[in-house]
Amino acid sequence: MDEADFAIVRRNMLFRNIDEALAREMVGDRTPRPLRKGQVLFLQGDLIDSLHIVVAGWIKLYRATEDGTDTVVAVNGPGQSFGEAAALLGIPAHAGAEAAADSRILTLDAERLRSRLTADPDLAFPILASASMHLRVMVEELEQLKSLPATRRIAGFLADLAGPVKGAIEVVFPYEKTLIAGRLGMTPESFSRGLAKLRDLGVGVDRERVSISRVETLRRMARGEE
Amino acid sequence: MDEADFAIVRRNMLFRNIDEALAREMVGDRTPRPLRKGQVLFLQGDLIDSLHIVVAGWIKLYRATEDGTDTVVAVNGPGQSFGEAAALLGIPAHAGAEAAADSRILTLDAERLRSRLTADPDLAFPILASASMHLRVMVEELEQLKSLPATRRIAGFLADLAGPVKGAIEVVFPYEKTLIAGRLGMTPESFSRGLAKLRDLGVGVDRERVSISRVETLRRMARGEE
DNA sequence: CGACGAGTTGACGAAACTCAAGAGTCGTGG
DNA sequence: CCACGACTCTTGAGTTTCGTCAACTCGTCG
Repeated sequence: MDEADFAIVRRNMLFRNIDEALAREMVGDRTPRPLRKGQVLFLQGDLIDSLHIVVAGWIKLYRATEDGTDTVVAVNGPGQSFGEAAALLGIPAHAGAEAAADSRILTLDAERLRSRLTADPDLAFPILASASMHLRVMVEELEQLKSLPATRRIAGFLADLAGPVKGAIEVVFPYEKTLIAGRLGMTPESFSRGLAKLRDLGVGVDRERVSISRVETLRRMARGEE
Repeated sequence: MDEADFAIVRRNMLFRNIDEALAREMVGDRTPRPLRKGQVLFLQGDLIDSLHIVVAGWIKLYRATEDGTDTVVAVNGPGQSFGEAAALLGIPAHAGAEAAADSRILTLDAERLRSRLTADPDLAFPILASASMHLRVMVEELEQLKSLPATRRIAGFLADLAGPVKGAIEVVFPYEKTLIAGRLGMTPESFSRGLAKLRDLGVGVDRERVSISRVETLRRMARGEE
């Protein structure tokens, strides 16, 4: 496997705080698998025997509601993993996974990791850390959905995209706006209108390119201080 | 510790699938601590050295937003645990914990559990299962918040309260309506009005007592099948 | 070229929040 | 023992936000 790819895998919670040698051994000779946009990795309810790490692209996790519509639960990018718990515990996946863009993902055999775990109990902590991080992300998402109006959630999304910089910056939407809207818990129309509202705060949108004049303005707005 | 209390602790994910002997040993001589309503267990950002299991009462987890308001993240009842990840990993608590009613909670020393874990790697699975369950609950909450209007979320809450029964049943709100409203992501006013709307579907509310004429009606409504 | 999908915009209606007032409970203290 | 205040909950009125439906633009790709 590519060194660049390995570096991305290493950013994952599971591989971040372990020895380089152990990390390489866990990956073994596995190599990232290419996925075309729209391709389904597994469905909600499937029993999956491997955990997945995104090396490139974006994988959306979604849940089907009874009335036919889907709800986006998460969108995972490079370095992020999913399906750990379902794979390691052998329980049905709680959400379906589908490529939201052309992607490359690495799959690790759960059985192998499980036996590794009994041999080296310290491995339990990275796994727990990974699960904990997933939980925290969800909690934050839930919190924002409950406490912030749509426009502020968009501001927060843009601020996250921009990263910890100050001042002006140009960012690119990582995936389709419709999907972003779903992830933020709103309709595409509302997302579009929300972006329009942010124009006054120095946000210019052209296609998937976004120019932000002052990131800290957005960040303050997302926090609810404004 | 009381046998009845122990039975409740055993319902927890951490203790459900392990030997009775091991469970008793993990609890050791710890005994549930009484908490009065309003008492704070720990604050968001605290480093906590023990994980908590509710034996009686209700503990709410909440996050403070910058503008002063709190957002309810979860409300844990008998048999439920929280703070595992923060305690075991030694990272700051992601939410604060406060008794929403007079309660009794059992606290287990994280350091002890950690050493237990390195000695017996199989213990990693119950811990992972616990974390996974928390995550799943959050995902479902997120899903409902995104996809269902307020009244349906209330219907779902009532259906959950009623359990897997059929027909008519009387239930009691486990904690204050204001808190329920927060947990469901709405204002107390909306919750009150939502309950009023459900009157037509055979839901009668008197104080904290609720009479439901047909549970399956509520359940169908909550699913989005209407 | 034409079909399709993504995105934007407008108009409208429904849902939910805010502000405000009032009823009922409970605990406290005179 | 009663009066008061604090608190929870409900209800009303008004406003905002958001979703729905629909039309239209603009790329992309056969």
